[in-house]
Amino acid sequence: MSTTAGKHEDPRPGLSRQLVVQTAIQHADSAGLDALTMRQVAGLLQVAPMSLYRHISNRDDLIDAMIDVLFGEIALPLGSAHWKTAMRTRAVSLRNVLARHRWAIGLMESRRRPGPSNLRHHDAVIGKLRSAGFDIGMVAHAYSLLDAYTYGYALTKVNIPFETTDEMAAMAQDMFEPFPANEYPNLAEFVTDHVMKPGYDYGEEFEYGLDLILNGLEEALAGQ
Amino acid sequence: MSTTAGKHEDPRPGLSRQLVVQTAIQHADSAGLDALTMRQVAGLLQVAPMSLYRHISNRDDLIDAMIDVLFGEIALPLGSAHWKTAMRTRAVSLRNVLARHRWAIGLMESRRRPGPSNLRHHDAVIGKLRSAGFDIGMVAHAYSLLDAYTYGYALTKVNIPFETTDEMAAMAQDMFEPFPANEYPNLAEFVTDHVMKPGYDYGEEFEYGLDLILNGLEEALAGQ
DNA sequence: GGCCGCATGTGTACTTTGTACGCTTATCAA
DNA sequence: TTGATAAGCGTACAAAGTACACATGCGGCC
Repeated sequence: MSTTAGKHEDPRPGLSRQLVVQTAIQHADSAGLDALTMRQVAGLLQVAPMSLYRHISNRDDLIDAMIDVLFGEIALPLGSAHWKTAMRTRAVSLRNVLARHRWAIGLMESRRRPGPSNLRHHDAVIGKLRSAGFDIGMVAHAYSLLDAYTYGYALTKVNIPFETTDEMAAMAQDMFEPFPANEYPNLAEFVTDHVMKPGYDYGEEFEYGLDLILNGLEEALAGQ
Repeated sequence: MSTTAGKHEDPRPGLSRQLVVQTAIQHADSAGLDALTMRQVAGLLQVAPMSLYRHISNRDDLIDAMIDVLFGEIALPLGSAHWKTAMRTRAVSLRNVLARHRWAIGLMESRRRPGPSNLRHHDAVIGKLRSAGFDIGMVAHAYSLLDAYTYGYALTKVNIPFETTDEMAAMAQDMFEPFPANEYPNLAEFVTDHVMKPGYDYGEEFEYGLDLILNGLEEALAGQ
């Protein structure tokens, strides 16, 4: 009774595809996609690098699996909710997923082998819009707009990891430093008066644009 | 008079930072960012890999330089044009730049050392909005919305490089093949009835969303 | 002319990465 | 007991970034 203890949960049940994928996601979350090397994941699992290949076929297959897990994390309100509520909830949830897993932003919509969660997700969103009265062309418009905005928001708000205003100011200093003073007055004003002001809220900025888009779509739907 | 010919243009004037950067951009355009290796760029220039390092300090520095060239490619109508026209032109131009240089989509807004074209560009856009009457908060909303949408559009439209409908159908087949038939009916309908229909236009889809956003901003500006 | 210094290109070599291949070991059915 | 199967591993190699020291040719100065 050394390695295989009884029927109770084994403290280290050995590798599995799921365990590898979960560990890889956690590692990418905290260290980024570049740090997601086979050796590092193996190290976290206290296993030799080549052992991973019993459960995934290669690094790309691993990433495919990671992405499909993320699609499963997106909230999909499918009940009787109004389409606007449903799309708003989905977009906010997607933004949160992308904020938690920044490494995934460029990968979610470019997989050549979409997994089941991926396809199920898109199927559900399209179904919701169709049943709310969107014709096929309007579904395309709406989905394109909402996804572009949401992914793009996550992409462009590289979310500066600064705690204090001082750190931020130092960073801004560094950026402008190689150039003549007042070479970029509008940008300087914007940075000083807006970005660096406390109270700037990531979520509010996202939802401002989201609501503008949803309202526009609602009008378009009425005149469809 | 073998290597250094006369005053006329030398057929191979030797390396320069600009030449390295231009060659790298062309190579990334046609082969993608993964294929952008020092050895490949050196090969295109018929030069030893290490020679590149006389003109760039490392791969990241090279990418910084490449990105700044792209910022210079974005059209900036700064004259007396209405802000809506100016923003529309800029967004379309940015989309075109990103379509030509897809490898750059995730890099444009995350450079730690923005170059002069980058800063000049942002300065000009902000200046245009400010002088059109946007207050600082509205500038943030507008810029965030327009950039998120434009970058996101480029990102999510991974622009399937298919010439024929047949190729497209084969691709769709491959995607659905591992799953039970009719598992994703809404998605299947959407793909069949919309994406695969000829006449689907990349540009029109972008501009639909762009105009919806610009109209929303115009309303918001009026009630600012 | 003869010399020197600098800028530019290069060869070699080391590190980090993905992963092919074949060996070892543990488990379990017959 | 035996042999099959799955799981983990050690070794090794190719591709990539790049440090370092050397080569080479051009310019200016005496």
